[in-house]
Amino acid sequence: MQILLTFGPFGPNMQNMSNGRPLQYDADKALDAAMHLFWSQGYEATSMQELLEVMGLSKSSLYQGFGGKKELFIRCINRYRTNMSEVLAGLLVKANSGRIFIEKLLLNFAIEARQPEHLRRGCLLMNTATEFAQKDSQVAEHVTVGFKRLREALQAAVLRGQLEGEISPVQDAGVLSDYLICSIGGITTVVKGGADEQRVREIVGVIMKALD
Amino acid sequence: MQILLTFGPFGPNMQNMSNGRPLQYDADKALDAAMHLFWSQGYEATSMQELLEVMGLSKSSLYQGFGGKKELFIRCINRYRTNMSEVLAGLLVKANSGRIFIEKLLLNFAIEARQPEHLRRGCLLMNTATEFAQKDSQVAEHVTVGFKRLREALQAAVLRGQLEGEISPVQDAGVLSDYLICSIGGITTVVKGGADEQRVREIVGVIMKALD
DNA sequence: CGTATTTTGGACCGCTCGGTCCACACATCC
DNA sequence: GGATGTGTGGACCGAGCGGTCCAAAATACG
Repeated sequence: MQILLTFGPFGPNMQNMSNGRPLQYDADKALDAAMHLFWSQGYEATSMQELLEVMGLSKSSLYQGFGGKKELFIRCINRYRTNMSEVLAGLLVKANSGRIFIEKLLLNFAIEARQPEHLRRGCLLMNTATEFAQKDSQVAEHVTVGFKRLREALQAAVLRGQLEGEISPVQDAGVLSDYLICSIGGITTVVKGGADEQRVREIVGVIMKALD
Repeated sequence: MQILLTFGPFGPNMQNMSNGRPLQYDADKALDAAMHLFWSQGYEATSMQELLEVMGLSKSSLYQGFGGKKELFIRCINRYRTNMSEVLAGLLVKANSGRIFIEKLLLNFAIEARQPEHLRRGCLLMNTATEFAQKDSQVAEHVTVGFKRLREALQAAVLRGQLEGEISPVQDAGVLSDYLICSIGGITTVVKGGADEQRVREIVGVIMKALD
């Protein structure tokens, strides 16, 4: 059991071993719903009851299929991370330049700033880092992995921008990536703190200036 | 009661009206202890029990003196804000230049990055904004006030820096202040996320570059 | 059909949460 | 020393928390 917990996916139908009653829910959809709820509300503020409602399954199914609140949360983080990596990689390929990719990424949060409150939720990884990465080493690990992936994506963009001559080549790409991670965390904070779109756009303008 | 709650201090000995048993605790010290606990742990993750222990008073005293968890928390935020304003104003006066003041302020978090986990807690206002400013309009108001004060302090420093020729005069001081608030939020995030001192110093280096 | 295997609904659990209440302790004022 | 007013300790509260358990339901296989 503990081994399963650690090595997951101890999820439903581990490898669809035919026998038995079939799952009555779409595990992927359910996980997605949980992720969005955690994303909006944070870990502590989200109750199992709310999760059940939004995931559309019963308590025993949740425990059977996902193993408990924390395990579910970790799955959500990892799902978020995977999604993010894919999306970013795809966007970078299609982007006109590394610098524009970065700017667009940041400006996404400006758009978020005009959404209703529950959608102004920033980046799940950042939220988790501030809420309780330090309190739980297990969660912390997964957040760290997420940060690493994000950094890789950003670094790729920075390197490309440097080659393209739109980002200062004298600054270390790794350091700039860390700076951008920091910036994303900051924007997450100010958006949640109530900054409006215009303000976020201005901030992004200054952030980008540091790349010159 | 509600009026008292809103207009506080409905605290102990509202204006020390002589009669009755005297307070057995130092209200200021108690409030300080509560503030530090909230600061380290966040609102949701801090229980009344923990607060009682660290404040050194009994349940009824807490409710009598501070009115409940949320009211106590709001008091802590305001206390934090007031302290902060004073400290920043004092430091700015003594600083060699506006720019150096800003840099030192940011580097403070680098120093925090080598503290044990429970002391790597960033800025209470930022933490509160990310945790649940959106969920509670009452708290949100107080956070907003805090942000405003912080912005004022930063703007004063920026303006001074511009006069001194160490900060670009073409950039709007208000925008730069917002940028710095964002940066503080970001640093808070990465520190809580586990960044070490060196990394934070590098990030601060880039942040400062945007002021050129 | 019966049996094995899995999922599911919901009753149930102990615990901790924030919060209330009141008898008593401790002060001042006359 | 009352009378009066305030602070304090601790019992007590209902609610909601995350989590467990098991009988019933639903499939596959022989």
